Amino acid sequence: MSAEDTQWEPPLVTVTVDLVIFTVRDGALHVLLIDRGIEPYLKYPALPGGYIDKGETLEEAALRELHQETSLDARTLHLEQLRAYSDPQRDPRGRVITVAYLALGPDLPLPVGGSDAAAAYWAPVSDALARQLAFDHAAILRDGLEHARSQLEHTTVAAAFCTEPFTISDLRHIYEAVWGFKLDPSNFRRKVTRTDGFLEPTGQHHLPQTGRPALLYRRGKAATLSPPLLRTSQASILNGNLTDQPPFEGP
Amino acid sequence: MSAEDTQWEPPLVTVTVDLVIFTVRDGALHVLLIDRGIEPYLKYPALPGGYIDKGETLEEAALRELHQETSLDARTLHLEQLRAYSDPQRDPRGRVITVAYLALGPDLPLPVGGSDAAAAYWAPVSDALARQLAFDHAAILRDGLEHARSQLEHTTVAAAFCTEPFTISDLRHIYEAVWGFKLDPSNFRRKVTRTDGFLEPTGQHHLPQTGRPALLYRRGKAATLSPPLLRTSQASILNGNLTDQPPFEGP
DNA sequence: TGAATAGTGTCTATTAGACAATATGCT
DNA sequence: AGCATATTGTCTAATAGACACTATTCA
Repeated sequence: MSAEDTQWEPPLVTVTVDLVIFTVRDGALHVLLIDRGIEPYLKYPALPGGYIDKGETLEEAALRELHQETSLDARTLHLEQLRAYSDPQRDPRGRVITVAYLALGPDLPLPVGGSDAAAAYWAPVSDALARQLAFDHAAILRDGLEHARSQLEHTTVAAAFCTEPFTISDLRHIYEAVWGFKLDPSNFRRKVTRTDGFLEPTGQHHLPQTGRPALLYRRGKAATLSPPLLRTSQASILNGNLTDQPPFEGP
Repeated sequence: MSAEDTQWEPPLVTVTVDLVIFTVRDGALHVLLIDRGIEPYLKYPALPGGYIDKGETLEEAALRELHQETSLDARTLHLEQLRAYSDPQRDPRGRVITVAYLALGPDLPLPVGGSDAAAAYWAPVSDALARQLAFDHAAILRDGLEHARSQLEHTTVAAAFCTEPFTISDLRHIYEAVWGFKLDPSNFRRKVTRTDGFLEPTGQHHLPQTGRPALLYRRGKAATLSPPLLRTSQASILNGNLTDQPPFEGP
């Protein structure tokens, strides 16, 4: 580099944060999208986000945007940095680097018409992936989805999707929604109950529409899952999700 | 946000990339450091890095810096983004956001006195962690180390530390240097040889100073390791690294 | 009672850890 | 031969997948 050249000044760039906010509703993974009210990409769906302010960290900016978009207390949400996106052409207005954040939360109240976002709404992730999103948000969404799926293998963040208290079935439905295939209830229960600190029993019961009452739990203190709870290729075969598998040849 | 306010302009920030460059030499993990030649943090050790140029991606900037610091063809190195650091106070000169990259490479030639870096040198990571580094580079180094350790569990990047062709012992020494404890040679061999695409046998042999000749391998095409090769707490107990373990009570 | 969901038990296959045993070069 | 390292094999413990079975509630 040439930081000491007499006349040289480092280039200045605009920095934004973009949020991939996931929740599970009606058994399906949803992502928060807004329809853009301004150019470029007018009326295209996009991830919520905004410029970073002076004097705040990227995480603070992400929390601020999160609060603005969801009107939710950000303390109840899980937030983590995904990565930075820096293609010089990613914004037609000029050089804008964005840092994407992943937020996971329980079934949230529908965001009220935000301050400036034209319209914010929950979209099923399968729909969002199929639509054309503004900027490079399709890639960011794909990365966020893959990161979330991977996080469920190695950490206890799945519980961040649940409203406390919750049942083991609730938790399993989270995994099924995020991973996109069904899990064996018995083996799933064994795994999560034997992982110290994943679940904290409340002693209370939940009465479902029909069937035996289920024990209710709260999130435990453990953050990681070791050994991990892996999505093996087997799981999708054995549970009927054959989308990525070669056809099965019967005997 | 208020992007549409008539007078409002988004704040501009300076963006840098910083590199955590690891290699294994003499059986120990080393990181590339420079001694700063300018204020602030004059004469403090720091991670190599520099400003991003107009029109280049962060990754291109990282590759450019990497080449400048190591004089090495960056194509032989593994490079991946770590995360962004954005504390407004992290640089006393003003608002500078940095994106850290992790680079892994085989035992590299000692970098020649770089263009402007006062002095670049390989430091054992244990030493580097104990020293006071410039800016928030100590935190970046810690994050980079933990990320590298975790990557070795789930991917085949360990082979990026090896000069081809290499033996299974060479590869095991990488794991031992990065993780900081010894592995069972027999079980390690079983794991890596049974992972399809990790190693590609060359048919050639390597003659060690003493002992039976070892088969030589090249990197295979597989990128991930599933199931992963986990560093369990057991491994450190059973191999004599008791730093984080409670004392063993004999019968 | 039967439907529906929660929860338990069990068998088997896979994998990892411990470690013995064998192989092959060198001095 | 004896040493050092590579490589193979074997036993055991832990874990996951498959799935049968029992438990509890309501209609």
